[in-house]
Amino acid sequence: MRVLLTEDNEGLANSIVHYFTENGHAIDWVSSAEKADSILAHDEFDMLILDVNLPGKSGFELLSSLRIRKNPLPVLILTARADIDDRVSALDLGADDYLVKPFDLRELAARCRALVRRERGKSDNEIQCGNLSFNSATKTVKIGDEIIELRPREVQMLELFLTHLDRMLTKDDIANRLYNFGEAYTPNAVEQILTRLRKQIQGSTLIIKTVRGMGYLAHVHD
Amino acid sequence: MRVLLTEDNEGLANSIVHYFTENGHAIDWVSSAEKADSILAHDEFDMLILDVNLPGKSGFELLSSLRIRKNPLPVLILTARADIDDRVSALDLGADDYLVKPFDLRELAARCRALVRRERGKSDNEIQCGNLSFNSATKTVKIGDEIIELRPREVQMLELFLTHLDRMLTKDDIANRLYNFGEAYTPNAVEQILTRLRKQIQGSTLIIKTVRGMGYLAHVHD
DNA sequence: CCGAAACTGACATCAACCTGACAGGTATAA
DNA sequence: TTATACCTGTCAGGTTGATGTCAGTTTCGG
Repeated sequence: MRVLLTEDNEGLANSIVHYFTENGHAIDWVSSAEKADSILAHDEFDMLILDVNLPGKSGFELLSSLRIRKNPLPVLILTARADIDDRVSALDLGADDYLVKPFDLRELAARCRALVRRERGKSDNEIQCGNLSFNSATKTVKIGDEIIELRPREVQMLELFLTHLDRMLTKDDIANRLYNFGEAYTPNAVEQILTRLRKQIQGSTLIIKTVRGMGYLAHVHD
Repeated sequence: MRVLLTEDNEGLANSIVHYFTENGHAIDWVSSAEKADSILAHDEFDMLILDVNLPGKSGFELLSSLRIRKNPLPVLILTARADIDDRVSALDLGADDYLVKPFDLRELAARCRALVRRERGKSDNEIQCGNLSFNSATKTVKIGDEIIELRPREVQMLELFLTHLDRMLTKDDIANRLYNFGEAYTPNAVEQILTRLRKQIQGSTLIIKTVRGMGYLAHVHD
């Protein structure tokens, strides 16, 4: 699960980041709506945790501009005020959940998990692509009727390619999806995972082409 | 069976939670309709026990808003007043059952079981899976004709796997079923219960496979 | 034909997982 | 109450397997 946290209180942000990292989730932190906006423009996340009170543009403004642009990203709102108006307007604006400060980190994490799970369940989580099918709920991959066993890294990479068919992805794009923010990686690690993935899915109609000097491109070969 | 209890009387709530936990069910307790609403929006339960008289939004309001949203969750209404109007309106609003206070905890539990059973579309509480059968009322497990004695934790885990065959379950998914909200757990505790469960059901055709780095997957081996 | 980029087999590392032993807690019976 | 049995989480040690690194090779563009 990859999460973007938008929160200007540094102490709170740190504990959230720490807790999520501990629990094996990738979480990036920004302190303003403007920064969140620009990161969301070119990076992909599974969900957004958004504080309402932010210096400059408020959380509500960010949320509504996302929804105007038809961005379906699951959003969980954090609000310091317990008043109902905030909640109502948050849900009206298209938030998927809200939490009133102060809250229990475990509860935050549980709600995030639920949100992401629900989002995945919504899109009937079966991706067909030629003779290859991927079920994101069960994390199983089939070529024809045969089940292929993939390792976690390979699953992540395959999922990325399947959701970005016919689009060029640089090694950095891929690494951003695979590694937590700040986690070190070498280009070679990505290549290695790719080698392994290619070996596993050979025999399928999904081809991952190398675009030398640029990146990779997945497409269906008939 | 995972239950959400909405009840503002703390003493009563405690005894219900205690009784259900004792009997191997996961039960979470909230004290208001508002809290119930937000939890239901993002977590999955098998049923809801709902007090009518609540501070703030009443049980009826919660129930009717659930049904307006086409939420089919089985609901059992608790009412302090024995008057017929309440019962009638409860059923009109889409409650599946009601109970008049004071009541016997055993009766409450029995009705809950019946409700969940009905929802699952089964006329009995017997789940068959290869040569293994599980009776959710009596909590007895048989391999072939031989009765297997399981501990409460093992029963909970087995029930979860049986109702989620061929689906990947993460350790967190499992823990959420086994432990009430806020209760601490370590991954190792889950592993330990699994080890014990596996030992008990060896000889059956039910296999619980480890998917390293991801979770577990139960399926029937022929 | 050269150099950079990509590929890939081998290996080391480390985290995930398994499991036997133990201990604290709770129910049950005397 | 005391004694007993049992349940269940924690700890520690061992095993397995996923994954990044390295190094040698291949491929490709210019």
